[in-house]
Amino acid sequence: MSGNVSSPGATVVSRVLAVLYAFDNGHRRLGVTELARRADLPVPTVHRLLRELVAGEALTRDSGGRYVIGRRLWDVGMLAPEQTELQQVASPFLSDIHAATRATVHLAVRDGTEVLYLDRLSGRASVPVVSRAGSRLPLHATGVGKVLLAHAPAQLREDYLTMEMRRPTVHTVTHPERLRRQLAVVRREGYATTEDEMTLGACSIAVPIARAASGSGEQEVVAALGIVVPTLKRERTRLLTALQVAARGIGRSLP
Amino acid sequence: MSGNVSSPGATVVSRVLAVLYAFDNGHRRLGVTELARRADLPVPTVHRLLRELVAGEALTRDSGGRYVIGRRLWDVGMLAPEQTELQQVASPFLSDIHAATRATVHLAVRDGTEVLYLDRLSGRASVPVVSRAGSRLPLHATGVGKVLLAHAPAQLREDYLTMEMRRPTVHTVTHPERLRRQLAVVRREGYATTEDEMTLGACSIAVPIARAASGSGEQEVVAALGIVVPTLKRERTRLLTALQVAARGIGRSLP
DNA sequence: GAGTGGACTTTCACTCAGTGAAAGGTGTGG
DNA sequence: CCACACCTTTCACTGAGTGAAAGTCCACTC
Repeated sequence: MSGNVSSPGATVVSRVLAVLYAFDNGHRRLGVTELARRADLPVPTVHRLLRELVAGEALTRDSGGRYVIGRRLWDVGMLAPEQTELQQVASPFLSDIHAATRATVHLAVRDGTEVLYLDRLSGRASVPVVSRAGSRLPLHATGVGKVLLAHAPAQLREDYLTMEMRRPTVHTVTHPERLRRQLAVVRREGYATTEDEMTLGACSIAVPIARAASGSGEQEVVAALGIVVPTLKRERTRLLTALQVAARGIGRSLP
Repeated sequence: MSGNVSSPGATVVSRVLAVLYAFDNGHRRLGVTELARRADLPVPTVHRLLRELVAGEALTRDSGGRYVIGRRLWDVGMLAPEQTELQQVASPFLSDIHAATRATVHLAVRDGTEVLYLDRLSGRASVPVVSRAGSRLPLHATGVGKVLLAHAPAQLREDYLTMEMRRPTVHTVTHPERLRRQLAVVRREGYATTEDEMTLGACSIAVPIARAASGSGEQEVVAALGIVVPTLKRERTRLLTALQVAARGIGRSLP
C-alpha cells in the first residue's frame, strides 16, 4: 500500500470493525463521509467496505441511501451468550415485577465504568427514562449503577471515585467521599436508591443479582435489577420486596 | 494467493461475515475447526480472522477456549433500526397484554419465508415455547406466522404453498389448499389461531400490526402480535380484544 | 508412560486483494 | 451560473492476506 493508514496494525478486519463501531445510539443512519470521519479511514476505503457489507447483508441502506445496521447483524448480536443468556433467564422475573409494580423495570450489567442495560420493560404510563436495551449510563447516577459499582472490585471502585463524574442533574452525587459512604450502605443494606439523580422526577430502587453459590462463600454479583418510578412514596418496602424476590429467583436459575 | 478459496469473489469482508454467520441458535460456542467447516474456509484463515475479531472485541472466548459472539457485536446489533425501532414502540403494549393475560406474548416480522421473533414476554407459569427473540420458525405453523403469510405479497404466498412444509406436530396444516383457505379466513376475520400446530398443548392467537395509514387506502402489515396459551378455553374473545387494542396502539405509534 | 488421534496454533514464501490519491458524478443552494 | 458538499469510480503500486505444511498441546487408550 502506498500511503496506508496512520495507525499501525491496520488490517481489513480492524477496518471493518471500525466502520461497524462507528454506529451508535445517536448515529444509527450514516452516510459514507460521516462514517469515514467517525472510523478515521479514507472515504473510498469505507465506501468499498460498505458495499461489501451490504452485499453480505450485514448492513442495509435506508430510503435516504444512508447505511444502517442490517437484520443479519442483529441476528448475530442476539447470539451473544453473555448478554442473552442472562436476559433470557431474567425475562419472566422482569415480567412479574412489571406486572406487580407497573413500574419501568431494568436489567443491567457493569461494562467497565458504565452501566449496560440488557433489558427494559416500561409501561406506557411510567416516567420517561433514557435507558433502553443496549444503552449505557455512568455508574454513579442510577440505582442499578450504584449497585454494580458497590459490588465491583475494590480497585475499580476506588479508581472510579477519582475519575471525573458527569452530573446529569443537580442532585447527582459526585463527591467521592459521599459516594463512597453511599456505596458502603448499598453493600450493607443490599439495595440502592436514587432520587432525581439521572432524571428530575424519577426515583429508582435497585438490588444485586448474585449467582446462587453452590456451597458457602462469597456470592458473585453478576447483574443488577432495578425499577424507576415517579416517586418512592410509602411504596419503598413493597417495591424492594418484589425486586429481591425476583433477584433471588434469577440467581437460582443461573447456569 | 496461491490456491485461494473455491468460491469466487472471496474478499476478506465476505470471509469475516461467513465466520460470523457460522454462529446460530444451536451453535453459540464454536471451536476453530468447527467454524472453519461451517464457514467453508481453511482452518488457518479462520484462525487468524478469529484472532483479529477477538482483538477487536467482536468475539470473546469462553472458559473452554471456544469462540462466542462478544458484547460489542451485541451492541452493534441493537442498533439495527428495522428491528429495534418496532420493538421499542411495541414494548409497552406487549407489557400491557402480558399483564392483562399472563400469556406468552410475541412480536414477530416476516423474514423471507420465516417468522422472525423480535421480542417475547413469557411468564414463568406459561407453556414452554421454542421461540425467543432472534429465533425463526416456519410461517405456516404458528399464529403470528399465519398472519404474516396471509398478508404477504400474493406471489410469495403462492410460492410458499408449493414449498415443502415442515410438520412439527400431527396437527400442523401443510395441505396447500386447506392452508390457502385458512389464510383467506385470516385476512377476512383479521386474526389467526392455531391449536397444537407447533407444540402439542399450545394454542395461539395472533393479529396483524399495520402502520396507521395517514389517508385512506391499503394498510401495510409490518408485523404480527400473538400470544400462546395452554388452551383457548372460553377466553378467546377476551384475549383477542386485548391483542387488537394493542395492535392498533402500536400501529398508531409507528413513525 | 509411550502411543494415538484430534483440535488448536504458528510459520512462511508467494502474489493478488486491498489501498487511497485523484478524478469524475450528482445534487443542492445562493 | 458557479460553489460547495457528498457520493462514487478509477487505477497503478505493493504489503497484507493466504493456506499448505509443520509444530504444539491435550485427552484418552492400551
